[in-house]
Amino acid sequence: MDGPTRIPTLADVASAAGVSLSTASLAFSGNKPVSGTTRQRVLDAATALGYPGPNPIARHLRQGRSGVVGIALGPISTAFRDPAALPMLDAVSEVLGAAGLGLLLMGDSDVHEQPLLPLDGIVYNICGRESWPAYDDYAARGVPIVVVEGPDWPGATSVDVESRAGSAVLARHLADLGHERVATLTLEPSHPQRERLAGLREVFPEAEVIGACPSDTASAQRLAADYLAGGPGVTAVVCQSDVQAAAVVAEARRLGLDVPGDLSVAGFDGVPTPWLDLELTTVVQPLRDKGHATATALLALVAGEPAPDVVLPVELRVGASTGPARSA
Amino acid sequence: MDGPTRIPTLADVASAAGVSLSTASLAFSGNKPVSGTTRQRVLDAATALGYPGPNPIARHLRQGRSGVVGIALGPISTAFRDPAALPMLDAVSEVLGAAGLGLLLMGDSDVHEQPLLPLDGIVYNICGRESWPAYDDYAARGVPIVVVEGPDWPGATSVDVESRAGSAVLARHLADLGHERVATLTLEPSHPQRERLAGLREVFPEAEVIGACPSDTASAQRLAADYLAGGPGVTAVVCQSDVQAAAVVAEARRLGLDVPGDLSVAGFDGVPTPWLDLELTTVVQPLRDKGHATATALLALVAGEPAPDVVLPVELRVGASTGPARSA
DNA sequence: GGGTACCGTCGAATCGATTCGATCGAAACG
DNA sequence: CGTTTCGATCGAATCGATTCGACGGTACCC
Repeated sequence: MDGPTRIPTLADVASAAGVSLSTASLAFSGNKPVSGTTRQRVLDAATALGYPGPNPIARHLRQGRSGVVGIALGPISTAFRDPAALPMLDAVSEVLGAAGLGLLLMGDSDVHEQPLLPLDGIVYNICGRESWPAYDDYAARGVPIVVVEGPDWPGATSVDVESRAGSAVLARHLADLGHERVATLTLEPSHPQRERLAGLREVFPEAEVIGACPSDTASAQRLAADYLAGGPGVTAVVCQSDVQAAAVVAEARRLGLDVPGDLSVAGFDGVPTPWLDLELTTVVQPLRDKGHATATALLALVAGEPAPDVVLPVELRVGASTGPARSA
Repeated sequence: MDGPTRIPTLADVASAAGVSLSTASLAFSGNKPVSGTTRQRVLDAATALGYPGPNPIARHLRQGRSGVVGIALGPISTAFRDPAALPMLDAVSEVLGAAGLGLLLMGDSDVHEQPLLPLDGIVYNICGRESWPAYDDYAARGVPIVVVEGPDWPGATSVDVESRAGSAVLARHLADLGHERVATLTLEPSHPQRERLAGLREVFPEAEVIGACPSDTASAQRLAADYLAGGPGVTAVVCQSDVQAAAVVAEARRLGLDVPGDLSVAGFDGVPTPWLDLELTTVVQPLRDKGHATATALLALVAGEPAPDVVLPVELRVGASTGPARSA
């Protein structure tokens, strides 16, 4: 009878309750005192009409805030394969949630253009400005930005881990074990990736790059198979994620190599690899701290306060996957 | 000098360009013809002022559409550990992207209340209405909803796979191999979970439930270790994801059991498990088709057209992880 | 009893765009 | 030359709320 059942607005509720629009608004927001009986009349009218609550879009237009922050994670298909992403996301979500802010995961739409979202702030994780076109749009609109392990960007707060230093410490560990020829399996090009490679090259300037692939078992295993099949010309392989390292260990064993007897393998991140019966030597980064620092910085920015850059320490964890270099 | 540098609005651009507000709007949207010289004057003025383009919030308020659809995935910390989620997400993102719609991943905030987002449509994946409070809010606001493998819900289009039938086919395969006592490792309670369990019980009414855990290696391995350590009272373990199945295989071997000689293990999903040197017997579900059907249904609903429910077939893939029951 | 606070309510302005309908001028037509 | 038509432009209404300032009434204090 009444067409496509228009959704009632606050104005409908107000007139049904016999109060003014402003009073009805106050009854919902509680921003100014409203008498108990009036509030009840408004709420009853709302229920009777099936009013779904204040329209968020309208509220945001007026208030200029949406209560939602986004986190850009790069391409959906790879962003979540890496177990290192999860503890950080958890921590971010915890801190923001406690502050009453919603968290939105933004997969990189890559090909298609994402419409601009009403966000109070954005975290760019790993994926830097170059791989995220909307960056400029949000920046121009004055949306506070935190860049995690990305290139410096004026106006944005950065959260970093000591990728380069950590990588160098790991390299030195290998050098101490007598390794001279090492190769590395890298992730796809990114800022922390370049830093880590630089750290490795501080100690092994000639380190060979086997190839780059996402942090998932299948890709790493394929690359490792090709490389190791010819008989490794190296005594150690440094990987840029633990998932890759685990894959390399598995592949080396399949080819009859003993780890670490014939080949030392190291990872990065410090995430559990329960399917491996060997503790990896790796560089442990404080994933939850990273998320915590990120969210805290963003909260400060959203509140209009300055947020200093953060650099988090990493720690070498020596496991059972690295050992003395096989003598020539 | 000019305070906190207010972001210019379309009105600023219009007056700078010497045209009316409406003309400036037309120059950006192209919804009605504007002379070339006028358009250029507007665009130049916009550039000069640093105008970041039409404010999306204001546009959405007027148009009633946001160009963004959300997909609810359940708790962040578990939703992405399952490799089965990714191909589906990919497919959804592809179809929606091609239609010019943005995709938003909504991690379940669980504890904290997520502010309502301006969405044109929502996909509830696995997580049903019960685990997603905002469901009712969006439904009340008339947002089109597609429920993937969730309980039926009036007004929402559902996309399902034949979980129950597939599970039953797998069970029959085991029965044919002579298995009589089987146990199952389930995922956390959910709609498809119950269906699959029902399918299994069609054939093995007494099947024992070892326990429920997320689809990640660590959790499954822990459960399997406890169960198998006492000497398995069963000849086959049916898992509800391939990741779990792979973990059970690994754990069984660690305990000296041969798979499938001593124990048959089956999975569900049909995703690659490259770190396992054994092809799993599993129920393959068409993950990409599922995503495709989901996105297509949502597009129809957003366009105001009806979208019929969809049920997708599954297929038993017999691998090398199941074999004849060890005779008593 | 008169003056001051304060509480509850209301009207109107506002956020930043889109869009309907009207207007104006120039081109096309009979 | 008068009329119609069409395209470009503009003014004003609109989307659905929040919020500022004003107003009237009651309670309280001296």
